[in-house]
Amino acid sequence: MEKPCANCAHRQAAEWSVLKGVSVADMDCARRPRNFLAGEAIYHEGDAATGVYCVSSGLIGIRKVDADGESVLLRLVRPGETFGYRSLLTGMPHGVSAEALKETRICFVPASAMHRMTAENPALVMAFFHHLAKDMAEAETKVLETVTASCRVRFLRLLVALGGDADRDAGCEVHLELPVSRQDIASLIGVRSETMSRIIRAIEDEGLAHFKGRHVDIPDCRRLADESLGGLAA
Amino acid sequence: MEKPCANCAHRQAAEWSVLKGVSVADMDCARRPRNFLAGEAIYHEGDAATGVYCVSSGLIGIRKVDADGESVLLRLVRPGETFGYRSLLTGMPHGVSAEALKETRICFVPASAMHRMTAENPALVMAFFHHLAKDMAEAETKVLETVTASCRVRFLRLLVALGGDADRDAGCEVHLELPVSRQDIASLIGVRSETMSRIIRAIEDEGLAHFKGRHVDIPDCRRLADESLGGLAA
DNA sequence: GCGGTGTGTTGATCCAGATCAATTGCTGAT
DNA sequence: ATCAGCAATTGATCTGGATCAACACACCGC
Repeated sequence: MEKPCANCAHRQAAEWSVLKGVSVADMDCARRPRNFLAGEAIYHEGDAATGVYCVSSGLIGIRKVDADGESVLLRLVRPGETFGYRSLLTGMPHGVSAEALKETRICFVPASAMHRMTAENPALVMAFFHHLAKDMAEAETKVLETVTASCRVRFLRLLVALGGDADRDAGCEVHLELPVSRQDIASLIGVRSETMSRIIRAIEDEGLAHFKGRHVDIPDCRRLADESLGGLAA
Repeated sequence: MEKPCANCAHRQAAEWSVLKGVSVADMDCARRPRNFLAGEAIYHEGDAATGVYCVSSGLIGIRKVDADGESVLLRLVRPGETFGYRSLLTGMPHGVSAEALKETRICFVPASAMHRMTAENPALVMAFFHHLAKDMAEAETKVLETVTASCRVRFLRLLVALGGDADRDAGCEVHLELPVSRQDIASLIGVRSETMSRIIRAIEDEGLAHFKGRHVDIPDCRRLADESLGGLAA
């Protein structure tokens, strides 16, 4: 038996928090839990949307492939976050593909339920607008960075982002796990995996961070944050 | 005296087409026409949103600047299109800046009117969602391209996009105007202006296109479209 | 044990595009 | 006409990352 939405750990996360009382129960009986193994595709670029997906646990990668087959990992979707809503609400085919990066549990909310809920609850559409606006802001930042910043700086910024919750002001020690393989990290910042290795080695040599497998030790997160600004002194 | 919205050449464009009858009249008296000279800023990154902007004539550039002052032109906004709605609807400060790239006439719709209209017309929010979804898809494509495609290919694709209305199937002759300076074109595809010059020269030498000032002659648009796919034969 | 297959590292080389530095227009003001 | 000031071109050089090619190190099934 599934835990009901009302008790979901992610109940208050982002868009679904606007649902009240009876709507929550509605969603509860509409949703379909699904499991995916690492590497399994949730949907592909070009597919029609059949519903939206809310991640319970695990990790999702959003990918896009080029005309010549080059694939890039655009962003990650973590537990509590919803994805696939864009194509569902616009009626357009998916412009990106979604894939489980590790064993993942997802609640699937079918199109019919989504349309019912958005029709009777305009705030839900606005909530998804907020989500999309945030993604768009990140995409714009990413375009800017890939054009202006070196891959070293892009990686350092990724590290800072991954260790986001830690207090960064103190010159403290931070400890984090890379969520995905080094190949995928490389794809995320738009470089080849060989280059990724070299960047990691360089950062290791500088003593900015220490890497063992997916484990990262940052002795002085303040110093790392400073370096991630791109080496402009001032 | 201003021509009323009902007679606006862009009346049916995108989001405003969902407004009916009295709402159109409402918008009509709320909106404030404004003129900007080439180079003038409409708003800056970090500013709070005070309304949305609908371009009547001219051209708007959306820019974002890096920590170290590097500025990139992210996209263009043409007559009939609306911009600035994202920050207004989310209540967040502008994440990008908007600037007139040539003499431009804009209808400004103040926040109060926007909030009134969106509150009584949920379809308007959905219309803006559609717009944002389209922008997001373009941003994703842009990230993918800047990572995978050469600057030559990116420029050719830009040319194809600019000559979008022309029928591309026939090996026909197409004729178009670059909407902005070469520096801005360079910024749009993420290269330095010197590189832009060299790309243009190379394309000229190959006979793919002929450039004079902002005027571009494309003798065989089919060939150009083929080349823009990135030199993969098959 | 032993040979897979996949993921990461390292080395050598190459090249697209940046950078630095002049030079050539072009436009607009005096 | 002359000059200032900006946009664009051109050349020479440098370099960050890609590319090509081995190789190390798992982890897994046999």
